[in-house]
Amino acid sequence: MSLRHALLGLLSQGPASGYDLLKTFDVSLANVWPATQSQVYAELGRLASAGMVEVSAQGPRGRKEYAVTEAGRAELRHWLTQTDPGPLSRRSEMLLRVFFLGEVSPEQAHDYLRRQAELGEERIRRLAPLREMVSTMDDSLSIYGSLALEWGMRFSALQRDWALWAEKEIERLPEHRRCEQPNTETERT
Amino acid sequence: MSLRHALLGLLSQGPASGYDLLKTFDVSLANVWPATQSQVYAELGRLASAGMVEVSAQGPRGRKEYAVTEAGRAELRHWLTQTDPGPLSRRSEMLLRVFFLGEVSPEQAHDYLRRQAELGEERIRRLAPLREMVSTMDDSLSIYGSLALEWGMRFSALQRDWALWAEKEIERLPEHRRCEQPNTETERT
DNA sequence: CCAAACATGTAACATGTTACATGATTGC
DNA sequence: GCAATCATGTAACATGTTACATGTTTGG
Repeated sequence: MSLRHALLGLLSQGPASGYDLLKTFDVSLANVWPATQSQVYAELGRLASAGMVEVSAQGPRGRKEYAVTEAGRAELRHWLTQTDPGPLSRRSEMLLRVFFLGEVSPEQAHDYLRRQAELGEERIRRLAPLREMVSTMDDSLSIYGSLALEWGMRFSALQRDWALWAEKEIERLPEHRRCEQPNTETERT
Repeated sequence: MSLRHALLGLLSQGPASGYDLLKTFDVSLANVWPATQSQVYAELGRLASAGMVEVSAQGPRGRKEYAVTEAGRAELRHWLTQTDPGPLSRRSEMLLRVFFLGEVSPEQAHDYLRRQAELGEERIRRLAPLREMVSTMDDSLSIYGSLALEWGMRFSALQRDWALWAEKEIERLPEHRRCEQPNTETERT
């Protein structure tokens, strides 16, 4: 139930509407905890019912600005200090595929890993410019957000380096068994 | 819908029952694509309806052994070569918390990062012995599985190193603003 | 004989995604 | 006036988790 805490966290930086929060999700939290519009509005409603946020102002177009309550702040702090995040949210489609790379030709396996290396590299290039951007801001979110950004950079480098290593690794595989069907990815439904 | 492909992948190593597959999930795939019993049996049913697997033998206790069909193999290969995994499954509770570390005291933030470093270290120690184990086996799953294992080792090291770096980073934060409430994590509902 | 392991399945619930539906205000 | 943006909400569906429910075989 961490969307709840994401919302409490954002609101603890100051009051905002669902619409505002949504934009923050798209910008700051997109790579860490994405959320859809439906989710945000629904959860805001639940948080209000639970007394963790309250409507602090109303604007045009039915705009409702929410502010976190003391109960909400307490919940946020509790979540933050009650350390141990439910174990890293594992489940990697990328790695799952690796397990079954023996089902395709060595060339295809090679291509797959090469592609993963490229994706890592691309991600690095995509994140790099953000570094400069956040360094010019100084709200609490950006400061700590830049730690998350650094994580993303390191993670992307890991992906790239690991994929390049793995590529070489399968090359020197004690003769490639399993060459029954050299290539059978042609037409499909 | 990758559970489907995980099952096809496992069955392509040889026929197995839901019960067998479940054990494989607990052992090999646990860190990459966990699945529950309910999920496995349900998906096997769907795969059978779709003609991607078929019951190849029946055993005692109602045991049904499934084998992948040619259609299933085609689907698996398609999935493997149709590269680009739906972007890395992001969503990290660990990083989400980092964003809001400004809400707790510097000491608590420090403790949090230190704990993350420890968890990384622990994970390294937990994975290390597996390395030896897989090197003695030689089925396709283990060979490629060891690539995934290496990824896990590198990932854990990343977590540890990053957390240690981040810990130092917040230490030298241009004076800690936000010291309204030094510590308010006491009793709770 | 009885416990452990084998073996399968269903139901209730939580979470997340996509698409639909609606309307008000602002700026040009 | 009209398009873009602001703004909120609901419904249908997919996926995943937990708990319940049941029965068989093997080995000691």
